[in-house]
Order: sequence, then structure tokens, then C-alpha cells
Amino acid sequence: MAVTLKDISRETGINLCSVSQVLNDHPRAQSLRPETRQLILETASRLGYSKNQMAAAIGKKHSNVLAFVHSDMGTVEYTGRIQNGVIEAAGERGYTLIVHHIGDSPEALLRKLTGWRVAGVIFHVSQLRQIEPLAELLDHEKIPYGTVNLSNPDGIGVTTDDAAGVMESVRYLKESGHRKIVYLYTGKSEVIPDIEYKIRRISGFESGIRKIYPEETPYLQRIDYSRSHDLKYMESVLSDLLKNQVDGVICESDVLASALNNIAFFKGYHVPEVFSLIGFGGSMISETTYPMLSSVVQDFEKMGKIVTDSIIDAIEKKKGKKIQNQLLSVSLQIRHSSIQRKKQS
Amino acid sequence: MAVTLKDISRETGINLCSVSQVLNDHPRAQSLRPETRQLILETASRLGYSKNQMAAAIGKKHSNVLAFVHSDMGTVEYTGRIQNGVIEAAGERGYTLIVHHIGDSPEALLRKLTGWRVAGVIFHVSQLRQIEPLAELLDHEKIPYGTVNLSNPDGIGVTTDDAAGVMESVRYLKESGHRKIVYLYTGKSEVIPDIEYKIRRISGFESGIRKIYPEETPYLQRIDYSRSHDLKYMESVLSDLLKNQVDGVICESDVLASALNNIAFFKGYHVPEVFSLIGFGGSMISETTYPMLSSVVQDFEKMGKIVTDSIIDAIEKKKGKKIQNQLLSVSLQIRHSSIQRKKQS
DNA sequence: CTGAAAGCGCTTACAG
DNA sequence: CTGAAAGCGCTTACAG
Repeated sequence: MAVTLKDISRETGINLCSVSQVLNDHPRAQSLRPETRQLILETASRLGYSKNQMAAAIGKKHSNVLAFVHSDMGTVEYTGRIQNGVIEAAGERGYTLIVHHIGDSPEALLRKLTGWRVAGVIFHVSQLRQIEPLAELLDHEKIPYGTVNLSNPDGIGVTTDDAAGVMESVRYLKESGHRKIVYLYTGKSEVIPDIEYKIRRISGFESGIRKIYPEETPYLQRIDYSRSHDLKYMESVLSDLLKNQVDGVICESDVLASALNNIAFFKGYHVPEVFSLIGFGGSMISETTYPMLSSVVQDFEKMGKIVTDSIIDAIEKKKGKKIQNQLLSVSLQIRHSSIQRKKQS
Repeated sequence: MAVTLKDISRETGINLCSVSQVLNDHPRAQSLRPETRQLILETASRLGYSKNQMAAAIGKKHSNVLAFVHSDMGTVEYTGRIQNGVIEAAGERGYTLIVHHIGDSPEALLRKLTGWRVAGVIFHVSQLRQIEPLAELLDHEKIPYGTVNLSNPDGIGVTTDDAAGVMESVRYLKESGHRKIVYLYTGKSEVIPDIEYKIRRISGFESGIRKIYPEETPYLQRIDYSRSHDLKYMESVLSDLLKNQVDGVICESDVLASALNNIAFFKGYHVPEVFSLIGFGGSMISETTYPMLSSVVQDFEKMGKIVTDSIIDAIEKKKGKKIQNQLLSVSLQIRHSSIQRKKQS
């Protein structure tokens, strides 16, 4: 059926293991005569040889497959972009990627992963505790793993520096003459959200205000996410903002910013005249609203690439690299939903 | 390291191949004493056995891996949703999924796929000719493949019935009192687009008009996509629409509908009062614009599931199933960007 | 009905 | 420096 090493060996009359070595660029292959190597390479390509990766994996007792495991969370746009980065990095270093949902029981998933003897796994979930049981099992099997857009204490993890992004937004608003700014986030109850990125963004806002508007106390407004399509509810949110003479709004996400933008429009107030609006993420939505949203853009592809590279380093035991959480900088992209305010005289 | 069949065999004192058979639920395992089977099952789970899929694949001479191959096209949202459907179907039937970009040369990609001895491949690309060279190679290797959101003549392919969706939109507009409707699509030049879904949607509009507005000739308007963020250009598109007294607009995509909605807002015209607007896709964007877009919604997950199931049927030679292109129905979801018009007296 | 054996396509440790 | 051999973890055809 498919052409094998044995076929090449028979065809060329060269020992099978020499063939293997040449095809794998093994150092020992250097000792063969150049023309022999040439012959092997040629007939391999002539015959359309492609190494059976599974046989190779079982022969060398470890595979080069990585797993990308994600939960159904947030935007599939972000998950997709992260995955694209992961694929790219994996491909560049000769690994293939299998993908799974984190739906199953940890044990079932672990079975699937170990069934393929995965060399490493990349997680995209919103809370560390979603992967905790699995992570323990992976540790036990000594399979390296990492998280993206979620930090992984003492492990491999890549996040964007969301706090800095929010702080930069605060600074930008200050510099463009805003006097009263608010941070909007979503959550189900009054209790502090336990999603990491929410916490990071909130704390970025709080320290931003303390630093840049030292005379103010941070003004945060929680939105009940389940009601963010509820007209009456959103109207009340809006009128609160107006009542408080807010002139700058930073939102936890582009979707939230878009919802606020819409309700304002609906009530006859136009962004950015009524207040400046800044979203978070740099998603497609930030470019399809009117006006286009200023937004803190995150490089999801890069996050994916970096965790993947770190995991592969760990697999290949590059000891030079220190395993630790990495923070990627974000950039505030100014579009049309925010403007310079006149200084009040 | 990892526990193997041999370990279980040693531990239980039972012949290795009996162990294999029991663990695989092979018919022959039925002939063993129940307590023997029980013992095997128990110690397997006690030892944390997970079958080495690669060894299994090379033993049985075919693998159960499927590949999802996509190009960087359109929204990553759609690609992601399709992939989710693919993963689900694959998982249910015991296949694992590897994913690749169709970036490389066809030969390089084929090498990667055959390297894993993939049993089948799912393509998500916008034009058949993007996969043509690869498809030929796959045919030659007798590896079944299918396309999603793109029909595959004489092969496995799943598309949504976009023509019907547009036609339904036309009918809906007629029934809600609209008199003059237009279809907006994007394209680079005057030449007919060669992207299948564009053609399907256009022809759906044309036949819809012929059937439902027999006195009218289909009014189509092409938008230069590269200029869809160009204010002046979009203004001219809008004023054309107004000049022609259009009261219903069907757009090729949600993104396009959103762009039109925005420019109208900018010029002081409000959808749906100025005209009804219908998008296509049912993407996240259709829910974040203001007003929320009526849209023809496509079930991307289902498309993914169906191709995957069909491919697996082909792999497993379920002959009952006929290989052919499948058409999924779509549904027009009415939201706030379209309204009932008063009958003119 | 059961068990011992050969084979899948590789890799690598081990003699010459 | 080279070659013949054993081994990886499975599956399955083949004798008893």
C-alpha cells in the first residue's frame, strides 16, 4: 500500500537502517558516501515515501503530537485565533496538533490524550479550576502543559497584560481631557468575579484611577450579563452613566461596549459625543459597530504561538528557557468611539 | 512507563491476545468466561491502562484520525463553529482530529496527512480549486474527503441552501409590504464572482424576484469590498439606494449589512425606518449591531457534523448511504432591522 | 473455543 | 564506520 522504508531499502539495495538514518538526517548518516545518501533521498521522493508517524512514534517511544484543549467559552473568534497561532508554532517545529473539547470527565480526556501519547497540551479555558483535575494527572504523567489567556502559577502560561491595557486607557482618557470615567464589567452577582481576566482588568482600572485621577475614587459598574439585551435594564445603566456625568467609559469587552453603544444610540445619544467608549479585545465586532470602537487589542495568535513554543521547549528540555508565566503587551487602538474633550475653562 | 497490554497480561496471567480482544470488545471475547473478562477490565482500569492508539493503528493497518484542513478565509467564527461540529462528530465515532492550514504546497500537506495515515479529510475552503491538486492525490490514495459550505460534485459536500434563504427573505419582504428590494454583494470587479456561495445567493435573489415580484427586474448592487470602510464610497452606495427608493435590502453577509447599517446611521437615516435590512449567516455580529440584524442563519456546527459523519460512513463503507452533496435548510431569523411596511393606498 | 506466533513500520542499542 | 537484530505496543491470521 503506502511505501515503506523496506521498499526503499529493497529498491536501492541499501540497508534499511541506513535508509532510516539518512531520511531522518541522523548524524550517523553523515558517514555514508554522498552518492549513497543522494540515491536514498531520490528514490524516497520518487516513490512518494512519507514516513509513518505512528510507527516512528512507537519506535522512538514518544510522539510529536500536541493537544489543544478548549472549553466552550467566550467568543469562538478568540479561540480560533489562538488555535491558529498554536498550529503555526506546532507546524514550524514539526509537531502535529489534535484538538479536543474539555467536555468529558478529566479521566476520559486524559485517556484520549495518553492514548495518543501526546507530548504536551495547550489549554484554553477561563478558569484554572476547570483543568485542575486533568492538570494533576498530566503532572503525574510528566506531560507538560500550558494555559493561554490565563496565567498558570509556576507553570507555562501566557496572558496579555490586561491591567496595563486598562491603565493605558485611563491615561489616554485623562490626556484627552476626560473628567469622569467609569469601568463596566459583567457578572452575575455582586460578588467579585473569579475569572482571572476580569480581575486583572478591574485592578488595572483601580490602580489606573488611583495613579492618574488621584482625587477620584474608582467608579465601577457591574452589568448583569443575562440582562444585557434587556432594553429597560440597559436604559437604566445608561441613565446612571448620564446622571453621573460620565464622559469616558472603559468596557471589559468589545461586546459590552457595543451593547452600550447601541442603547445610547437608541436613546438618541451618540458616541463619542455623549461619552468616549473603549472596548477590549480588538475583536471583529470592534470594527463593525458604528462608530468603530477604540479598543485594547490583544494578540491572540501570538499568545498561542508563545505557549506552544514554551511547551515544546519544555518537551525538548531546553533548560536555558525558564518556565514561567509570560505577559504580552497590549496596545490601545484608537478608532472613532473616543475623542478629545475640550478643556473646561 | 505507560501501562501496556503486556502488563495486564502479566498481572492477570491471561494471554495477551485475549486481553486485547476483551479490551476491544472483539466478538471473540464473548467466548471467554465472564469472570475472566471482568478481571481483565478491572485490572485495566486499576492500572490506568490506555491503549496506545498509534500502536493500534499500525497493528491494524489503518488509523482513526481525521484531518480538518482550512484556509484563512472569511470569519474565523464560522471556521471555528464548523470545527466544533467536526470534533463532536469525530469524537462520537471514535476518531481523533488533527488540524492543518492549507498553506503549504499540496505535496507537503499530503505528506503530512499520509504521514498520519489519515482516514479522511474535511476541507473548509471557499473554492474547489484551492483543494484540487490535493483532492487528486487523495483520490489516488483512496482517502475520502469532503467539503463544508462548498459543494463537491459527485463527492461528499455539505452546504446550506443559501438560495432558498435569500428567496425566503424576498418572500418575507414582499409579505411585509416592501415594494422595492435590492441585493447587495461584494466583489472586486464587475465580473461575476466565482465563489460558490456568492453565486448561490445571487441566483436565489434573482429567481426570488422573478417569482415573487414578477413585474420587477432583479436589482443587484455590487460593493467594492476593499472600499467598504471608505466613507465617501459607502455614502454613494447609500444615496443610490435612497434615490431608487429602495425599502428592503438583502445583504450577502452580516458584515456587509452591518456596514450599510452604520453608514445609514451616520447619514442620519435609521434602519429599519429608512429600509429593512437583512443579513446573512447569523453571526455574532448580527446580534451586536443596533438594531439587531434580521439574518438568514446557517447552522455551521451541523454542517461540520454532517460532512464528518458522511466521511466516516465512507471510510467504514456503509454502502447504504449514497455519497452526494447535501443541502441543509436555513432559517430566516427576524430581529429588529426589518419591519412591516404600511400598504400604500 | 484458546494460545503461541508473526507482522505492522519504524528506531536504536549492539556487535563486528 | 557499517550491518544484522531486537524492540516498541499493538492486531490478527493461523494452528491446536
